[in-house]
Amino acid sequence: MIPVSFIRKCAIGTAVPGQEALAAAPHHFIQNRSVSENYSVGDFERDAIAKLSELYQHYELVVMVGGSGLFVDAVLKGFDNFPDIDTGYREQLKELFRNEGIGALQNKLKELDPETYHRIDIANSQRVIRALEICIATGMPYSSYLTNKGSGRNFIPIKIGLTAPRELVYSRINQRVDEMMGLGLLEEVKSLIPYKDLNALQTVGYKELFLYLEGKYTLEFAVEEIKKNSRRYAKRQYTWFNKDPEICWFDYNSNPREVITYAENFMKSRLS
RNA sequence: GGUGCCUUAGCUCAGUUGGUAGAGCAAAGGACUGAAAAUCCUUGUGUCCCCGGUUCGAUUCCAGGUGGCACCA
Repeated sequence: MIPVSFIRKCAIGTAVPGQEALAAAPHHFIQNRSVSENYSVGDFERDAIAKLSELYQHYELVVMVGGSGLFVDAVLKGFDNFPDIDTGYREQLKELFRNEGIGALQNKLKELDPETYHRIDIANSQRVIRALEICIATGMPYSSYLTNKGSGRNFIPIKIGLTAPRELVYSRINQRVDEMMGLGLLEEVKSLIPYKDLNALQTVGYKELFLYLEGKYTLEFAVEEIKKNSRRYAKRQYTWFNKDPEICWFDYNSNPREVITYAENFMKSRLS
């Protein structure tokens, strides 16, 4: 059990929904994890599917909200099953990367799993390390786990995208960062200094303010960096979701009725 | 008012001994199977401030002007 006070330490930087939103409908997976946990997309997939099957016993319709494409795919499509890997393997590979550079990782992957070596972005150390940790820990090539079978979900997704003109999205982001600072993001980050090396805090809003607190950024520059990195994240979300032809897009100020009508018609067409 | 320096990409600036130009940042596009609010890849045409002059040719040299900065009155 994680102490509640510890979880609440990230309320501002993670943009936890406000009282009003939380009261309007039961929410799940809000502030349910500690920054000190190593929580992966795979863990989320398992937890989310378990929660969904629980909810579907009582409800016909469940709304999922979020902007991280990989997490969406994990729930809607499911990933292939990989064995759990001891974190030591990754640490060793990171060490190798730091000492000998990407080339050493690439050579290892070429030897252990040429198929993956030719398929993935070889300049991306995170991808190469992930593939390698599977190869080394299991003795089987990473590619051998990729069946792409899909997990046969027993629900039908209605994919709805909300968007706005790029300029407006960007100015809202800038505004939201200022609001977060006003709410005391800096104090929140200060309270997290003991945990600053944790994975969960190498993220927008935290990493920049840690650099300020270390004297490497001015406060003004750190805030500008948070805005810039948030904008870039939004840009990446566009890239991810734009390639999904199943998403029906609505402007941010559309009448909610339009969205509901779309969803109703979608369901009717699927059930008939 | 005088003198000097500056005026080049959205921003900060290089540069061309005269043959129309390139870095960083910003930005744009893309990738994505347990780090994903992460990580990685690709992308540089712009009246070279304006107007005359010299020249085969001027963003570059010369004269004048605009705007900015500094110093002197």
